[in-house]
Amino acid sequence: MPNPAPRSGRPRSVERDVAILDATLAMLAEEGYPALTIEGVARRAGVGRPTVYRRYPSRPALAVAALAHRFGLSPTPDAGTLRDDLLAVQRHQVEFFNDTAVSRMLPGLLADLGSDPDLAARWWNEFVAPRRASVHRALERAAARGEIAAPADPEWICDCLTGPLLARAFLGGPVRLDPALAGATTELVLAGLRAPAR
Amino acid sequence: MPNPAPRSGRPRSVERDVAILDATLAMLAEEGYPALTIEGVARRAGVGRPTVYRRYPSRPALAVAALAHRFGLSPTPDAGTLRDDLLAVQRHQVEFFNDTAVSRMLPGLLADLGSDPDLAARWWNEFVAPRRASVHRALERAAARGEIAAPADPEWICDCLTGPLLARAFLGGPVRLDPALAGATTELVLAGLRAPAR
Amino acid sequence: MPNPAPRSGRPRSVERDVAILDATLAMLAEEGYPALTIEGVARRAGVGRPTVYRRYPSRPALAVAALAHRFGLSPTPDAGTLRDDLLAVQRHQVEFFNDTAVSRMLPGLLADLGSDPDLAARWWNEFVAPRRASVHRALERAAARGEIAAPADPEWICDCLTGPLLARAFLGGPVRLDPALAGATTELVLAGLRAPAR
Amino acid sequence: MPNPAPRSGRPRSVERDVAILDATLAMLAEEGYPALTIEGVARRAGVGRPTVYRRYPSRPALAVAALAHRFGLSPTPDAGTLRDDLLAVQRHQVEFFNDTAVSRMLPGLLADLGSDPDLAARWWNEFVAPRRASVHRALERAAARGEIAAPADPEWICDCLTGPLLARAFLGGPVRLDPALAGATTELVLAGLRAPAR
DNA sequence: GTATAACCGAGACGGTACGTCAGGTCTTGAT
DNA sequence: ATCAAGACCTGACGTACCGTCTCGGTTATAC
Repeated sequence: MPNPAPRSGRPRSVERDVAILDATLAMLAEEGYPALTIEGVARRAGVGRPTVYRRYPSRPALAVAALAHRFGLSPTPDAGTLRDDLLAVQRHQVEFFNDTAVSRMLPGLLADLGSDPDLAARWWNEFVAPRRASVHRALERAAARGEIAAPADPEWICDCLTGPLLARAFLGGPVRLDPALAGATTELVLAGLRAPAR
Repeated sequence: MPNPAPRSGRPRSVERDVAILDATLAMLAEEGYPALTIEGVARRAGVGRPTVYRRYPSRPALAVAALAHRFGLSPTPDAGTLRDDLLAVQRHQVEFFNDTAVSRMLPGLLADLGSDPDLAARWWNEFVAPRRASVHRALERAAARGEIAAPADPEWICDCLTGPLLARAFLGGPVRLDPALAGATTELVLAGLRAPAR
Repeated sequence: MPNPAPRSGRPRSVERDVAILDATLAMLAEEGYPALTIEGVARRAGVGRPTVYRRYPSRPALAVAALAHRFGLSPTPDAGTLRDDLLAVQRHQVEFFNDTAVSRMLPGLLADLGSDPDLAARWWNEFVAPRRASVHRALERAAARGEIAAPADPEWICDCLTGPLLARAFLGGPVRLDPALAGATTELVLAGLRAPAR
Repeated sequence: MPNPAPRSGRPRSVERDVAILDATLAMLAEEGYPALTIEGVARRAGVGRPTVYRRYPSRPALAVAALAHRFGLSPTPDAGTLRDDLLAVQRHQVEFFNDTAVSRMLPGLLADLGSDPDLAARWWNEFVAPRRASVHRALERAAARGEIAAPADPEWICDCLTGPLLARAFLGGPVRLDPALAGATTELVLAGLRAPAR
């Protein structure tokens, strides 16, 4: 990442880089993940097929890269209260799931990750985990302020924040998520955090 | 369903019916949804390809049928309290998501449903909705008993029950769900139901 | 060969059979062997690529079949004298080498046979040997008539009949063979047969 | 050839020159002409692909150069009689056709020459013709000595000397030529020269 | 001495063809 | 009317080379 490691030979064309990722996102939005083919992406990007394979070894790898290309990591500042911190995260998530390319790609991508553990690990470490980390930090700040007790399993909190959106977005047909769901999931988790574990 | 409408000519072989569905489930469990092909199912079931197509017009249709073949509707009796009603439902759900064939099929199936609205509707109406209906009934009974106020959006409750399991099961790699998640989700929803909507 | 062995399943289409071989010969005549591709043949025959591969496993196999399709075995009657027998054979050979498809295919085909011994054996046994056999028979008849002594190595005679035509046709650029070469080669071999072996 | 036309800039590396030709001959002997690729030659010679293309514009051009590199022109002294002159030539030819690289390259090379008239002309003028010229000279010497009448078409004699070897070497599978064929072809041609043209 | 020009390796580029696989449809003969 | 078998066209797969190009760097000759 820091040093581009100046390899020998002709360097890869940046124009092709973006053309490929843009074509991928466009095809995903228009046709959906199952109809996403390397062939089609190459054709649409005006690029030879090997030029795509040189960059990404498989369809899911290409999809993950396109996703990262579209949704860079945004910093999540301290909003002062846990509620506002979580609200910011959830608004972002609603927007994410409402993106056409995302909603048409996610299930298929997850399906393909099932047969490629390496890529699945990269997907989690480079895409999911960094986003969840900001929730972890918000929870730690809230515990430090005394708003809540430090949760035993922060990952579980993340599942509760993301899960209901996931269910709403994918279990039925194509549904746009109501922005109010950001608040609803936030309140759900806050209630869960305050309730005695029984 | 009720009347099989006795057509003329040679009737379809019931042995083939079950051979096809069994082969489908076996392949799903072993290879996953992306590797599920009509060709492969026919080969494994010892059946010609048209024999499969005569029954199911597409891969997702076949998968839905195999799922229904495996997970028939089980009645959900009144356990007396909302907590116990929901616990029963959630134990069932955890078991469902822990089934190998299910966990390897669901994301891919949902992806394919994205480009087949008719089948998506059938999937929801014939598979998802009946299961959610038992949650609806439990909520109505609890409201009648005065345990809770009648919830404005019962579907949202269902999303909160299923969502966290979904997130845990599919966002990362292949994970078996801890049976304790049945209780955790139940408590989460109960806490949410009792909290003021703010 | 004798019994078509009535296999099960849909039988191969005879129209495709001839379309493929005709397309092959046309491409050979127009573009030459190095430019002969399975892809191109399929396109030109209006046929899918697997339809070609189902019949012929490789380019040289296809070329051999096209050759056999074009040049069926013609019977060679007894002309009464060795000279006339050989003349008939050589006229046929000149015509063969003057066929555009043949002259553009032969060197490339022979090159490919170099890396496929099985096909090379079939080419010799099913195409070359039957044609040479008629020369063998003519020599035997001539020996029986007392025209010549029975030659020690009839294959060598065949090489001397074919070789000069081969050299003329292929060592230089594209050359049409003068019909007079049929007589010239015949006289050469007759002279050789009568000369003392020294 | 005479003046290398001293260009400016860095001169071509002679080591690469020979590495390329040696790699070409080695690959020809081991894999045959159809498997000869510029890529493979470059790899084997430890050289970049453009370094090959800078020298030879195509595969057949490279093959011709490799052939010339291997078989330089050898002077053919006057042996005193036509028979001995031709015997020397034919021994050389048998050796030539028995060279592994040659026998695996010739048909494929001839096939490629069919679609490159310029190279075909150079092949004939720079490789074939000089070798045939020594036969022409031998015939002229024999005519001057009164051994034979001056032949009307010396090229035809050459075809009769080379053709039978060609047929033996290439029409069937991979065959080593018997050294006795040098004598056999010589006697054949001598018999032909003495026979009345009828 | 230094500029210039051609060389060199590595490797990306758009292509084309490879040989394979599965899709979904059809045709056959038999049950 | 169903069945197994298998041919059919289609289209995508992932790979190998093609012949060209762009790099950064080297090496001789020519100024």
